[in-house]
Amino acid sequence: MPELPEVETCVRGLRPYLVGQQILSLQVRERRLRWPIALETDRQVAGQSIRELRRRAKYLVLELERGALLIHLGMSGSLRLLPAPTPPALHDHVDLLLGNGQCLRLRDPRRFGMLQWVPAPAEAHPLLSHLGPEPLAPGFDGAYLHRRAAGRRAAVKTFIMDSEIVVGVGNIYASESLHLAGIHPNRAAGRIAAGRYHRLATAIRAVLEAAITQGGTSLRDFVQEDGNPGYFARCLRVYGRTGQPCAGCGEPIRQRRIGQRSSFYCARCQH
DNA sequence: CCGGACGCCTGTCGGC
DNA sequence: TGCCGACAGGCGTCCG
Repeated sequence: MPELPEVETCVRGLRPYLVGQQILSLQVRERRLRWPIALETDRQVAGQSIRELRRRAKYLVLELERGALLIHLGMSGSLRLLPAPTPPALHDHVDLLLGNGQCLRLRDPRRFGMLQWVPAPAEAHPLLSHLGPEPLAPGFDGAYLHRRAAGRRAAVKTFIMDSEIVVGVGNIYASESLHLAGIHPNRAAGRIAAGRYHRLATAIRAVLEAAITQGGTSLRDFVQEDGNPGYFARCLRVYGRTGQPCAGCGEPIRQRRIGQRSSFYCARCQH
């Protein structure tokens, strides 16, 4: 999936084209996503205008006149804006037909994504109500992480990927942030000093902001809404670079599984 | 409460 | 060339 920078890139790119548009109808070709798209969704959103498009964690939130349409891209989802008559390809599951003749198309080969209408406000939805802070918003800092980590024995990488702790830090950016902060991904979260959490919070923000600036990491299934890949992939320092020299010290990058996810790190730079 | 494992899907890649 | 297992950006749920 798209991680936070990819979703943010998507939101920023789509916003000028979506805000103010009326939704004429929803065409669902495959409703079996992470959760089935409810049969009444078309009836609920048809005729409503899009008031605003924003991001919360990795959810896209289309604020409508009544309620909101939540979209999550899962591991392999993408959104594109196309002329309405464009014939759908394999895995193009949902079309949102707009008043200006455009079509917002959701493609998701693995079907881990979701699309759901909720009565306002979106934050009341059970999937959003327990989410932790946004990493790029005020209030997310080293003191917060240090406090939440107290007594935790889980690996710090697993800890920062927990969306109740902080949202939007996926598998790529968790490895990247820990490398930048000089922290070993397998270190117990509760055994890291406050000063090092300050470095980690700063690193998380820096990595995410850099990725957003670059338009999101280019990976197999991600394209921006205009179809162009992002350019952050070339900036990755450890993710997917097993055996290649660490940019800081030259030591080969190591790979191991932490919490059932591949993790990349430098054993010399990260402790 | 916490942490670890599992499952949901399809596509791709490397090894034999 | 073909087959088969491992693995891929997420995350809710279950179990101990």
